[in-house]
Amino acid sequence: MSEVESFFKSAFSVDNVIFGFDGGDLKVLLIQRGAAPYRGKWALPGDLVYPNEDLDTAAERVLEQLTGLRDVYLEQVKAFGAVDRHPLGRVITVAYFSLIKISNYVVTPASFAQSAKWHHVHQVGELAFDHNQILATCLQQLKQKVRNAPVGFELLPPKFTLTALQQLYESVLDLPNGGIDKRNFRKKILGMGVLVECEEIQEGVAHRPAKLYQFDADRYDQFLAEGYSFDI
Amino acid sequence: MSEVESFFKSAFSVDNVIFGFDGGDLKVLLIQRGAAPYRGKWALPGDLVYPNEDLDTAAERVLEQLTGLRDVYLEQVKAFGAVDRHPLGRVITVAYFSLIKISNYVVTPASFAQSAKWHHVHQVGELAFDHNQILATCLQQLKQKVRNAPVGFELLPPKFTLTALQQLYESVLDLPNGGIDKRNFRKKILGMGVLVECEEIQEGVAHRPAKLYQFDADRYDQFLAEGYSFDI
DNA sequence: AGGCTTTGGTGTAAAAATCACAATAAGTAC
DNA sequence: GTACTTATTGTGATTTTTACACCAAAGCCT
Repeated sequence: MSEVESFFKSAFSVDNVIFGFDGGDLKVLLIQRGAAPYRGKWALPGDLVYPNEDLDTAAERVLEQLTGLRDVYLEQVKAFGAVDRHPLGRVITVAYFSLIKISNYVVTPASFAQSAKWHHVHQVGELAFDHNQILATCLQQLKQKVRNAPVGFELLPPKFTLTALQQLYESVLDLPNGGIDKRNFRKKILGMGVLVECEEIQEGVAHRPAKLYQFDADRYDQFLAEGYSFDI
Repeated sequence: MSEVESFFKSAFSVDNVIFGFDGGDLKVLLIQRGAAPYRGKWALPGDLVYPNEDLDTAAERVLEQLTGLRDVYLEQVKAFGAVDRHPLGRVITVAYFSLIKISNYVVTPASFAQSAKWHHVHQVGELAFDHNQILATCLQQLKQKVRNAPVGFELLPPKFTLTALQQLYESVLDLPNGGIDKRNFRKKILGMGVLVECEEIQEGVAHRPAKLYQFDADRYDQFLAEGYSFDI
């Protein structure tokens, strides 16, 4: 093989770390590989990038095929390009992470075929390829992100309680339950002005029902434009 | 061309945004392209990744060939993969930024052949490919980085004055001269404990000479280990 | 030598942000 | 209605951040 040919004997893929939150723990959506290499192993959903497809588009496609979701939060993290990361050839992969409302996730043909399943982010076992490393990097990035931008809302249903939001933050930041002071948390969050109170309140719980809040996208944009930082 | 073949009709490259600081302005090292496409245009130094070379290694190689420097600060930023970003084919590039002490930069055969030159980061004109976009992203990342980690030292000579350090921060953060309060800056920096005072003082200046400081790598590691944040 | 010019170096008080902390309210279950 | 569970709210202590002005030390000039 000539040198020029060998330069082109390579491919790129995208891998998607899909985070969800079920009220208790931070989860990641993994698939069980149906083909070699690593057949039977759990892995991050991903695919080769089509020749006429932008990287970002490929990541969106992988996400939609598996979850049926579009227009969700999706952000590139970085590229992973160790020579031997793929046993069958030279494949560089670009990792993305996305945040979805777990209740919106529906089983699509793709996810059915690949036995997709939510896993606790800290109980994933040994994954295919260098996917443990990719997951760790994305988790790190998510932790960083929630401190600098109010992205937490992306993981919750449209209407949620402040307690749910707090639990989400504690879960992402890997703090014990109650690790964030309740009063201070509420003060801070409400003080940002990106939440609006709904008319409705929580139903069907065996205790005092909580007010429901919604995320205000306009205020959020304004918030970002002014370059505020977001710290719990 | 079969579909499988076309998947492999692609290549990846690295592009390196090399930042330096000359005491006044933040600079970026650009090369003038000697070959098509974009012949004669200024561009970020970069190269295709060799078949048996890790991404990070390729970035180090590009940096060393151009500047003669090894073991300098180098960090991956992200991949750029728009379909049409390279006129001759599908090339995904991974952008890195590095911070070097501009005084250490020596003209190597590679930099001579490519007429490398330092440019003010805000006066680069129109670059080849999508390099304006890549530069903007890396600059953004650098701004972010200096607020969260004491990387500023990487751009200064081993012994430097606090005023020089402050000017560097003002330059990177795009603040007016004196945009950071001198007293508060010094308090904060010295309070971090990552600087040690040298015996020597500044020489050959027509005013009161300043004390020289050095960066203490051990304290820095400890600093990072404790997870402190760094904010000006 | 003495004064001019230039940059280096230092402290304090007000304001803001953060932190620690506990009692009452509103529902359901029995 | 009593017990149980979670929701909601405010205050004072502490820490961090900000704003701000003067004297010191060197070279230069006459």
